[in-house]
Amino acid sequence: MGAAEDRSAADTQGTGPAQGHRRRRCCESGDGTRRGVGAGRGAFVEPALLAVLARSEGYGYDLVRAIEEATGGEVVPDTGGLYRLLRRLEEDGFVTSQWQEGGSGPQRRSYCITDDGRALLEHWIGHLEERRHALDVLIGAARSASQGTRETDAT
Amino acid sequence: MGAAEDRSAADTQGTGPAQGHRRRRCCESGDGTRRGVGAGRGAFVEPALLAVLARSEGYGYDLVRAIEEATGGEVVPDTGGLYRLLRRLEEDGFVTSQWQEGGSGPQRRSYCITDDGRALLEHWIGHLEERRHALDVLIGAARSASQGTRETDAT
DNA sequence: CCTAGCTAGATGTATAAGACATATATGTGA
DNA sequence: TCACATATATGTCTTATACATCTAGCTAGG
Repeated sequence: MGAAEDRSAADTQGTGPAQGHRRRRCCESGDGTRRGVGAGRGAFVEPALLAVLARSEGYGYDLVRAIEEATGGEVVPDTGGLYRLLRRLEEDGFVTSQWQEGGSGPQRRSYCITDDGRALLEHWIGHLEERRHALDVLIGAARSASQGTRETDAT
Repeated sequence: MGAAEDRSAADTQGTGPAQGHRRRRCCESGDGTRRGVGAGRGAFVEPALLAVLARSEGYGYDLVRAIEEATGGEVVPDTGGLYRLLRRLEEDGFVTSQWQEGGSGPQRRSYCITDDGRALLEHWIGHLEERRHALDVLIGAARSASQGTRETDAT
């Protein structure tokens, strides 16, 4: 079968939009919520977690609040994801953990960053700065394209 | 079974790292390549594509190069992903397309942004700016945590 | 003529981060 | 007893992207 030939819609003319089911678009998903990485928050939680742990040790449930606070509400990790992340970081030697002694209520597992973890945080900072640069460039390109000329210049 | 009780490693003491297979960490995957959204490039291609199309229409294979150029090499889309994205954008009415007339070589499908597409680009710009702000806050938190105090302040 | 290689479009599959739902256990207060 | 908050944990889905591969049209070399 012809490659580039079996498209049901859009044959040789512009197609009708054929809307209907509302797919994710930019920051919103079909129902208005922001899901997964679609909102562009990819790889935010790990550095935020390391940053918080670099200041003081803590246990999972509380780290969520600490991260939210430290980032001014910009990073609000999912609890489930945070526990999985902590496990992974521990398996790889970036944090250590132990059950907290005594205290009332459910047991708490307290996490503490290692030297490797601090090194990883430094690595993350450099990476995040690169990302910000890429974002700046992209925003600049998008803004100039949006405000600027249409169709091959026309000032 | 007890929740919080069946962890094979890390029982009441800090665990041994137990390295071995090298998992993705920060910007790198096990083999050093940058895969998926792990590198933090989530939702970069769609706005870049819209920005390029806002300047002039074009066909898929060439849009890859246009995007790379417009973003100073910061966004280099995967061709497969780009074609899928173009299809989705067309289905939702943000771009239209038609086969280019004549010319030698394989047929080209030329894409053109719609008014809805331009509106979406504006939406994207606002969103990217929010993301940059979040990134700034996160970098600030990470930097101060990395350089600053360990364990509950100690100036 | 046949093959290799480039352009162009398209699909298959894997990976990774995160969102949402839910399960389990412990403690407190009505 | 029941509802509720804390605390850890797992299941499953969505999404964006990366990498591999396929088909097809054309061109240049042998």
